[in-house]
Amino acid sequence: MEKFLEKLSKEVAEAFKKAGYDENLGKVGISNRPDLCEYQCNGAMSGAKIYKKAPIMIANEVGELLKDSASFSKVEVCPPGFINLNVSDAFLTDYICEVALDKKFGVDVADDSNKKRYIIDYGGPNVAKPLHVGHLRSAVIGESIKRIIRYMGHEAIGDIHLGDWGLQMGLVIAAFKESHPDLVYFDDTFTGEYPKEAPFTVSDLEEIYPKASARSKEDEAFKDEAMACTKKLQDGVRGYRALWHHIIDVSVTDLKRNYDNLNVEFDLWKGESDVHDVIPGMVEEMKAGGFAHISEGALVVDVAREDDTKEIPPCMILKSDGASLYNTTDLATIKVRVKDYNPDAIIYLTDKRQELYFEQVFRCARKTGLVSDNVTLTHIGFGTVNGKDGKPFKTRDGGVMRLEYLIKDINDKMYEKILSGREVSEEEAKEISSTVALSAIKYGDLSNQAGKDYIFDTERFMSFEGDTGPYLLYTMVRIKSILRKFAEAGGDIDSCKIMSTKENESKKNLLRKLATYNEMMEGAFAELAPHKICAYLYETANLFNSFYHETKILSEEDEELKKTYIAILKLTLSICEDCISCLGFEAPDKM
RNA sequence: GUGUUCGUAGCUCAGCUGGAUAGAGCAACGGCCUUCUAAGCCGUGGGUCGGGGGUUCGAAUCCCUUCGAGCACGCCA
Repeated sequence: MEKFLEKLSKEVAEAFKKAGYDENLGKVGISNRPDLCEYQCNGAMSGAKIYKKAPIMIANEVGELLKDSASFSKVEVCPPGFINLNVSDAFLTDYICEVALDKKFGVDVADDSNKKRYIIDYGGPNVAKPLHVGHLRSAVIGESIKRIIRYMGHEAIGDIHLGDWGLQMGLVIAAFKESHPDLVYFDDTFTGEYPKEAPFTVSDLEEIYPKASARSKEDEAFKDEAMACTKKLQDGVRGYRALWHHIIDVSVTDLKRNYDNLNVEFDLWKGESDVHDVIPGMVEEMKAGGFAHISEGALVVDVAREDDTKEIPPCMILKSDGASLYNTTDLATIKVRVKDYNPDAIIYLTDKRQELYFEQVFRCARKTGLVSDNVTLTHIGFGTVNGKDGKPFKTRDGGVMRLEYLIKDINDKMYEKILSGREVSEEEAKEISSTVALSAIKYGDLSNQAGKDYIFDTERFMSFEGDTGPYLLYTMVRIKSILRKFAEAGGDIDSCKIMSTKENESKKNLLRKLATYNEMMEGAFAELAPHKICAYLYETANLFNSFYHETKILSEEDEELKKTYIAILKLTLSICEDCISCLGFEAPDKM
């Protein structure tokens, strides 16, 4: 659907053309002086140079041609050459009606001819390690981007990309072997079936790993043992594999529970281990293709280019001891993904500190032919979650904040708040608070630009005032409440249509905002920027609340006008619902 | 050292493909509930957009320089 601003621009461009000027000067934007006008065109000023003419004269000529247009209710020329415009209510209403009838409110979605397949690599937890705040951003932003892509009609495959291989596994196994040396898993002569039940719980694992990790840094013998265990695991020794499967199972069950709580869902639960068998062949190909060579003992692929402004170190494929590393699994994963899914794009969500790393990997993948140039590789690096002191988020005693505890804490506080603020049953309060708490967490994260660090301020995020998730939900709940009452009184919401009415400033401002939904959403998709949706939602909620306070809706006596209001409410709510759905949370029916 | 990101109100942040008086929220203060959820709305105060220079009719936005902070720079992930 043609965008609202495009429609306006088209008319103004026509006028520029008629007056003998370049039509490209007719670009209309939203006014930055809302006290003067709704929209503005600055083309006359840029045109002044080209045509060596005073901008005010050009503006006047164009303005004169626009005066009779039915689209504008006001055309004003201001020195030095601004063309200030207000749209007519009829024009706006026409557009909004079209938007309201459209399934996605004017957003152009992909169809079979231009549909693309995206793989989104996010989450990235390690098994045997609890999730912490650092995992929050990858999950929340990745989930949102996946949903935005789907909303736009494309296919999106979310892959969690587990860290389930390598030394971290060896550490857990070694530690477990030491405390339980008699278990069958460590008996090389055992040939029977291993128990189905894991010999440990998640809590055990969560305790074992950090201890083992810390110990390996001081205890050489233990580290050697861990490396030996890693090797045995990778070589496929039965008992070690069986134990490893237990670790995965127990961890994945726990991870699923945690991600469920965040409303985050993965299509694929692949991990580093899944590409283990692909690595040798891939390395051979890289050697045979003449891409990989030995440098300082390690196998590397040069990825520097002549036009680089900075030095790009080569991409390492194998360490000097011949072992694979992070790069190797990521490259092999690309190879497998291309083969299995033939994606048009792969998007990675990780900490922004890995920017250079991904630049190397992407270049290497292209150079060695793992992906064709048709496949887009994107890395979205996000900033750090900081505490109120501006330093990385920690618990009070300086430890890593577990995600689970953080969420529980916010849930509990929200529960208290809901229970004390409204008359609800404990049961209801529980359900509402978890919905609202999730909006607080996700909106708090997503409303910041992904690439920037942000301060995780629980109090602020949970507040019902200001630019927060709860405020948005509250606004939506108000709308739902009115619509419910209208329906209960026998009104038919779906038959209500938006009609042109007498001037109503707050109504018009709201409609003008709704008219730009499609443009905003397409922009958020193009830039993979959920924070744009957040900003839009907040502005829309503000405009709605202003409208709400000025306008009696249910008690409106003019039936036609009332129906128009109801239709506006419905459209506002629907658009907000699509927005928060793309962000990854929902609104309750009451709160 | 090289590269990179950033520096906007007391605090948290928008704005950055150049446009008119730099915007929100929080905090502070003052109004608005016999009427659809006041968890709301309306209003007031608060700024040399880190400093300096340049390009331009016009710069928070582009360029240069300087100060300050974060991050990354081959055998971790």
